[in-house]
Amino acid sequence: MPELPEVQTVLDTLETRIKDRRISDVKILYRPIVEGDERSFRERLIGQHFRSFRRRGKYLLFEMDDLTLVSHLRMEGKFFILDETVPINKHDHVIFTLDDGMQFRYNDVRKFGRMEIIEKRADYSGFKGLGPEPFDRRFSLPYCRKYLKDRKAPIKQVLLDQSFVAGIGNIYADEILFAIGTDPRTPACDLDDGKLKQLIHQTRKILKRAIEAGGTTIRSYTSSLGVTGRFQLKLKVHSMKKCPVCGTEIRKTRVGGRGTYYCERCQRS
DNA sequence: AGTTTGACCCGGACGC
DNA sequence: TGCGTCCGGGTCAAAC
Repeated sequence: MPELPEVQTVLDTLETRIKDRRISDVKILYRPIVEGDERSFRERLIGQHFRSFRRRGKYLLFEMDDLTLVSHLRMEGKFFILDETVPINKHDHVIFTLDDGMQFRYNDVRKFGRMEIIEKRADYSGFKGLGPEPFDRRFSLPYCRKYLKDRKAPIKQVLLDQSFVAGIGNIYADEILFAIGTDPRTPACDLDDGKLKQLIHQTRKILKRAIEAGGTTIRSYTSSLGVTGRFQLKLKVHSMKKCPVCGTEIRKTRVGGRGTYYCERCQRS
């Protein structure tokens, strides 16, 4: 389940591996992964170089010479960079052959991921209706106060709302709420300024640490492993049995339809 | 018009 | 072994 830090790690890794490589061929093995016209996708990408690697929320943006290739990994999307002689895996869905004989392969067991070509643009601030990046100045106290005012939905659900802030998924949402000691079911409008300040601060801190932990993934990366950006950050609540602070058994419930872990002792409304 | 809910994309895991 | 059912998460459309 790649969230912002994993996506960033994947991009950083790919940058070291395929920057300035030219695409010599594209094969689509599972059609629905690619949005829009299949032939145009292929034809427009052949001859293009991977020039720069950007992220917006959980989207990967590959800046090519004349276009941008956008990819979303959804739950289990991964990239592999392998020699073209390595047999195709049954979950490989899109294969980009590069000018150095390597292949850049999109692999996705669940087939939930998507990719598409969009026109190049300098500014992605309004991209797909996404809210501010967590590290952006616009993700501020006045912004949160205004956005959450009158919002009765559980705070966890709002954290997962990509139009509020981009890049947070189920795991980090649980971790952030644990860090600020707030029950995930708390109505968003009930968080006071003090809590909102903590929310902003902890969101940045946790994501930053996760990206740093991802850096170790880059160093240990070998081509036989997928570029998954799997974070090595130690989780405190999500999928845990006991609270690392007070030892209370971690509860699992559903908030906004999502599996949610919390400590009833450390997290209050 | 803003907010909330549900369908959808799938195959792995699990139970009978 | 085989079949049916459930699960998971981000996105978008539909409903409220």
